[in-house]
Amino acid sequence: MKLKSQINHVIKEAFIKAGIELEPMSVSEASKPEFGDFQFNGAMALSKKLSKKPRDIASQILENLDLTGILSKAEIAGPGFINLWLNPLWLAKECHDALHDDRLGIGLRDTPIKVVVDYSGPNMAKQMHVGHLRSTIIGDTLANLLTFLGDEVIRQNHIGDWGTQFGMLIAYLEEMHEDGNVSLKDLEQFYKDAKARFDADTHFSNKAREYVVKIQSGDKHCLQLWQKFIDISLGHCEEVYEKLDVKLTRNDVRAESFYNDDLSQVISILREQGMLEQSNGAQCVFLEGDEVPVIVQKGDGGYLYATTDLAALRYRAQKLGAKRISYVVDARQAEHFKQVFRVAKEAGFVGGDVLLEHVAFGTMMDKGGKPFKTRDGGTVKLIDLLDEAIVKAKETINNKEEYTQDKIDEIAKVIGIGAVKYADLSINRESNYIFNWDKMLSFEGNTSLYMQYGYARIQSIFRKHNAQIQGDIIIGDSVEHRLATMLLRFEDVLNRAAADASPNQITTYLYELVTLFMRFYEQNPILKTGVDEKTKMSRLQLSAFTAKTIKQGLEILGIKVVDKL
RNA sequence: GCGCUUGUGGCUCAAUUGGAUAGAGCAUCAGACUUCGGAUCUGAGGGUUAGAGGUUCGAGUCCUCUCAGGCGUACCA
Repeated sequence: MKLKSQINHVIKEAFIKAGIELEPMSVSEASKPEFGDFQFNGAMALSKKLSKKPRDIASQILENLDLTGILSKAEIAGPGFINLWLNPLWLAKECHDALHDDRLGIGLRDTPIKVVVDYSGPNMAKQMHVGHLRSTIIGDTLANLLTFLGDEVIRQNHIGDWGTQFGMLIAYLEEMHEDGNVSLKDLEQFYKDAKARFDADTHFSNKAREYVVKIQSGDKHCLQLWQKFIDISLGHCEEVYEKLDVKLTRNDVRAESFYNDDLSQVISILREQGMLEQSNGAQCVFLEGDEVPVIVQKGDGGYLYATTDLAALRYRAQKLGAKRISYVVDARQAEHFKQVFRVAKEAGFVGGDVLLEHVAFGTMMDKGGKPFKTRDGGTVKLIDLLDEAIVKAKETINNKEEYTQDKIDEIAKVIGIGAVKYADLSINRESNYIFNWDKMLSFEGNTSLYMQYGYARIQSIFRKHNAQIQGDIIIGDSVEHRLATMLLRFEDVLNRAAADASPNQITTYLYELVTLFMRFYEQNPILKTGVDEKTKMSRLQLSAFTAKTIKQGLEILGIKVVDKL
C-alpha cells in the first residue's frame, strides 16, 4: 500500500478542482495524534507563488477535497497546515485486503533496475573481524530490501585476494605443506608466523617476493598454492556468513584478482582519454578541485586499489548492466570513492544515468567510545563475537523444561545473532556505533528482543485461539485506527529505506509498530470473555497483520523469528 | 595546514529530508497484576539541539564564523 501517494492523489485532485496549476508537495505523517493521521504543509509554501494568505489557500484546497473515500475529515490548523484523517472504513478494507495478500499488499517496482550491492569484502590474508560486521549486515539488508521491492540485485563480494602479502603466505603454506586446513585454522596466527619467518630468513623472504611475481604472471604451481590458500580462507568466511545468516555465497565472489587482466586496459583507456599524468614517477589522474590525485599505477608499474575499483566499476556498469551500484564500505573511505566515482564517470566507464553511491558507515566503538578491541588490544574476531552472542542469548531464555537442548540452541542462535544484527542496523549507519551487550540483549526499548517478544505474544494468541478466523476488520477505537494506519505505512517506509539505503528506518518503524501493538493489546482484549465474536475476529486479524509485518520486516533485516521465547 | 565529518536531557539513540509544543529507551520517581506471555503497560521530572550570527511565514535540519571531538591527507586496502 503506497499510502502517501494515494493521499497525494486526493490532494492533487483538489488542486485541479481548485484551479491551482502547481504540483502539490507530498503529505507527511502527522507529528501528533491530535493532528490527525497525515498532514499537508503545502499551503504555506504556495503562499508566495500565488500571493495569497496560506490559510486562504488551505481553505481553498479544503473546499475541493474529496472526503468520501480515503479521507474522512480534514481541518486547517496553525498557519495553514491541513490535517487529514483517514476513513476508518477504508482503513479496515485495505487492512483486510493486505492481510490476505502474500506480499502484504506491497507492490513490486514499476520499473525494476539492476543493482550491484558490494559488501562484506573480507581480506583473505586475515580472519574476519568486527570491522567486517557492519558492511556485511548492512549490505545484506540492502540487498534483501531491494530484492523484495522487485529490483534485480547482484550481490558482489569484493574479497582481497591479491597483492604482495600473498607471496609470503603461499610460500609459508608450501613450507608447512600437508594439511593446510589445520595450519590455517587461525589465520591471524598463520599470518604472524609467516611474517616472522619472512623477517628472520632472507632465503624465505626472497622466495616470497619471487612468488608474488609468479602468481601475477600465471605460474601454475604458485597459482595452485594460492588457490588452496584462498579456498581455505574463504571457507572461514563462509562459516561466518552461515552463522550470521547472510546470503552471500561463493557465486557472489568477484575478487580483486578477477580484475587483474583488466587493469592494464583501464590505464590505457585513461591514457587515450588524456586523463593520465605522470607525477613523481606514478601515473595519476588529477581531478579539478582536488589536490591529491588518484594514483592508478605506481612508479614500479604496480597497480593500486583505485585501479581495481575502476575496473570493477567498468565491469559492473558495462558487463553486468547495473544502473545503481552501492558500495557498503567504511565511512573513512569516502574520499577514495568520491574520486574513483568521478574518474569512472569522466572516463566513460560508467554511464551518466548510473547511480554510484557510497553507503558509508561509522566505526564500531566499545563502551568507552574507543575503537572496539580485545582486552590486550587486538582485533576481535567476528566468529568469537557471534559465538559469545549465542552464549549470552542462552542465558536470557526462559529455561522451561519443555525445551530440549536442541531447541534451546536453536532459539539462542536466532535471538543472539538477531540481537547483534538488530542493534547495529537500528542506528543511523553513518554515526559511530557503540557496542553494548547489555543493551543489545535487553527486552526493553528498540531492541530485537522487544520485537521478538511482540511477535511471540501474538503467536501465543493464535495457539490459544486455534480456530478459523473470518469476517471483517472493524476499526473500533483510536488505538486500532493508529495501528491500522501504521500497518499500511509499511510500503512507504521500505521504499524510503531503499532510496536512502538506511536500514534504521525499518527498525524505527518496527519499534513504533510493536509499541503501538502492545498498547492495543493492553487496552483491547481479544480472547478474554465478554468480547463479542465480531470484535474478536477483527482484533485477531489486526494481530495477524502485525505479526506478518514484524516477520517480514525482520526478514528483510536478515533476522529470523521464533514462535516461542 | 587543507579537506571530510560529528556535536541533540546523566547515558544510548530518533526526528517523515525546512513544518506545529524536539520524540523514544535506559536510569530516577509514582502507578496498574484473579497476566489473552508483567520479558508488559500508564504517568512524572529532566532540553536556550556545542556557541554566535544569517537566510524565511517557519531552522536540530540550509549558509557563515567560533569552539570541541573523530577521520582522511600521493604510490597499503
